[in-house]
Order: sequence, then structure tokens, then C-alpha cells
Amino acid sequence: MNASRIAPLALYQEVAERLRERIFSHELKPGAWIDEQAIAEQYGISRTPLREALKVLASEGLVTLKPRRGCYVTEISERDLDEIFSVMALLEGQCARDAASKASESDLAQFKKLHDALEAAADRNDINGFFEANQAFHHAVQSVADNHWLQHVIEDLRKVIKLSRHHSLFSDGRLEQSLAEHRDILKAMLARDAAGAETAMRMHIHSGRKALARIAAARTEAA
Amino acid sequence: MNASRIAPLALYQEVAERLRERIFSHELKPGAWIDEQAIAEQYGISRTPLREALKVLASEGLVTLKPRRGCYVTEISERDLDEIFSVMALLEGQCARDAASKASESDLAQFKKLHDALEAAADRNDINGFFEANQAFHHAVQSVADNHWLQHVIEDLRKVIKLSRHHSLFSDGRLEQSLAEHRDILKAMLARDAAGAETAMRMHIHSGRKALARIAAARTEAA
DNA sequence: GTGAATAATACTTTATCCATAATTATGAAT
DNA sequence: ATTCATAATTATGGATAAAGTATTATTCAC
Repeated sequence: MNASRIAPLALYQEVAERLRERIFSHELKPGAWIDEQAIAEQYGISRTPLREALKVLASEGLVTLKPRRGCYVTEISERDLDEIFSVMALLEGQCARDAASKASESDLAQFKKLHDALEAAADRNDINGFFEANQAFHHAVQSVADNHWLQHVIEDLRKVIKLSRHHSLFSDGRLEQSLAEHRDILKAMLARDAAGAETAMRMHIHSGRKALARIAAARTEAA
Repeated sequence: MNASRIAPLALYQEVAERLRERIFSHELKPGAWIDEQAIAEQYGISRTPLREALKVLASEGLVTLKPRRGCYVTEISERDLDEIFSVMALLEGQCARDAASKASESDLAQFKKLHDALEAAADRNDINGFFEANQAFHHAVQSVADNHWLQHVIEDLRKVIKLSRHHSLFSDGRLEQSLAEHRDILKAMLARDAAGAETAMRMHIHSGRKALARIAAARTEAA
């Protein structure tokens, strides 16, 4: 019995995951055409599971399937980002609100612990560590909010956001700013201030959008 | 040259649409196994495009793909409905808020016209007409709110809601109640009261959830 | 020289086929 | 009689091949 494969995963799922990685890492750039034949040969598989994987990615919005024209990595506009972040602020704000209401004492302790990891990473100026800790905190909040469909929608939108470059997100003073916002969120949580947690989270998300916009502006200017 | 097919749609899309209809009409009931071979023969197509269609429906949450076990129509629990309607109230509420803020004079006139159609259908006790008019009004609000991604998420969740029976939604006093709620929404819209429109829409959605729950309770009791 | 039409090439799309895995049924043994 | 094991059948999942359509390039005509 092999315990590493508890859930027998289909090939198309494996392929979809690999393609997601390549899209997120911008090895496959937005707007780029996806050559089915070439990818199939690279992975040593036939085009059937690959095509099924592309259908899944299309439903997620990561690629765009143009009938009779092929498959392209989705290009995300600044307008799209404005819209998506608006929705994200709404959803993650609700998560924060619900979490603040529902959190047990041990949940609050967990939040504090995860926040401490964030502080520590910031102290070390450890960008990757900060990124990881940030993600862990948000996941914890969603987990305590305990609304699977809310989580599902957030996760879907986050994938689309990842289409734009996020590596440089924590540059300049953004790391410190993000940390300060997180302190506000944690403070509201510990006080079980649901409305305050929602507001703080919304501001945090909107602030993230602004940081991304600054990067985009800088890149446009440089070009 | 056939002008009716300006956008050449792929076969798998056509198949996906047909299956959606059959799922929504409960010809394919929640929990039912989908026999790939049988469906393919019915439609006179091979299993390949059918399988691609099923991948799409799986991403939408309408069917569940169990590896090596086949494909089943998704069963939606009362818990799921609670969660989904919570999110919907949030999203449609935001739509109403944005729409109230952005609406032009002609937009408001359009809202009034669509609402009048709703009133007329209610007067005639025309359930189907009411259903259509209701949908048209909500779409108009979303259109004016003008956030494509917000619309996209709402549409996705609405598909999942349609998995539960909705035909009996406008029975008893629900039609009148829904109408009254719509009057509140319209009133806030015409007054350009963004906060009021959001609140009224949230209450309307939550009220819809309660009506659905009553039907579910009645059905459980009858069984 | 430019524009349009035709032909060729290439990629998507669908179909058929094969292999593997899972489930069910039957038979034997306790 | 009941339970376990083995075998057979059926359905899913993957590969290969063929056909159709769209796009691009080249040639011819104006």
C-alpha cells in the first residue's frame, strides 16, 4: 500500500498543475500561444489529457480558448485587476468579519503565532518568508471563517491575480506597510471586533492593489 | 454562408450547454451517475468531446469527477446553500451599491421599466413571467454596476444554486414578499441611496434563502 | 505595385481503439 | 449459511489517427 497516493490523481490534473506553475512563473507569458503538440511532446503524453487540462485552466480563467485559433495565456488588464481586487476586498473582508466572530481562544492564539512569524520575517527582511507567512495568515483566517464556498471563490480569484507579476510585490516600503496593516487586522481580531477586522482587511487588500498599480506604472514608464 | 453561426462554437461547448439544461431541469438528478457511453450515443458523438464538456462542468461545480469512478451530478447540501447565499448576498449587495452610485438617468428609467414588468407579472400571477422579470432586473443591476469579474462570480454561484429545485420558489406568499423587497430596492436606487440599495438587496437574497429552506423543510417532512 | 483569390500547410477538433483499474458476482471453503 | 477470494465484465482514462477549417503565402491580374 502506497500512502503517498491516497487520492489517485488523473493525468490531466497533474498536467493542469504543471501548467499552472509555468503560467504563474511567467515561463508561459500572458498572451503567449500554447503549442499543444510541443507541450505534449515535452511531457511525453498524448494531446488528449493535455486538452482536458486546458479546458480546466480555461474555466479558471488562466488561459483563453479561441475556437479554431488555439489556446492563449490570459492577458489581464489593469481594469481587470481593479475589478478583481474590489471583489477580493469584499470577500476577504467578510472572512475577517466571520473569523473575528467565530474565533475560539486557540484560534486567536494561532493568529498571533502566525502574525509573529510575519514580524520575524520582516525583521530578517526575508521577502520569501514574509510572502509565505502572509499566505499562511490569510489561509488561517479563511479557515476559521469556515465558509467553503467563500474560500473557493477567493482561491479562484487569487489564481487570476497571480497572472500578473507578484514577485516584486514586497519591495520598497510595501513590506513595512503591509506589516502595519496586518497589525491592525490582528488587533481587531484579538478584540473580537468583527466590524473593525472587516474594515482593516478591506484596507489591506485595497492597499495591495495600489502597490501593484505602482509597480505597473513604473514598468510602463521604464518601457 | 450561414450568418447564424458568427461565432463558431466548439462541439464540447454545445454538449456542455445541453448537459447544463438537463442538470438544471433535474432530468439528471443530483447524485445520479452520468453514463458517458449512453450520453455519447444519445447525442451521436464520440466520448472525447463529451469528456471535455464534463471537465468544464466539473470546474463549474455542477458535476463531481471521481477518479476511476466516473462522473456524478453534484449533490448540494443545506449547509452549502447557506454558505453560497451568504456570499451571494455580499456580492449582489455590492452590485446594488455600485449600481445606485453609477446609474445614469436612463439607467434608473430602465430599472423602473423592468420593475413595472415585475409588478405586471405579479398581478397576472404569472410565475414564469415573474421569474423572467426578476432575472432581467438583477442582470440590469449587475450591468450598471459594471464589474465584469463581480458578474462572473455571481453567475458561477447562481449555476450551483440552480442545482437545487427552484421551480417551486415562487409559491405561497413568496411572490408577494419578493415583490415587496424589490420595491425597497428600486426605491433606494431611484433615491441614489447606495447604502440603502445594498442593504435592501442583501435582505432580498437572504429572504430568498429562507424561502428555499422552507421548501426543503416541507419536502423533508413530507418524505 | 497593390489587391484579391486560390492553394497549401498547419493546427484544432473529433473519433476510434486499447489498456488498466475497479466493482460485482459466483464459487468454494470453513 | 456466510464470508472471502478470484475471475470476469464494464467503464474510465490515454493514445493515435484522420478530417475539417482557418490562416497565411504566393501568384496573377488589373
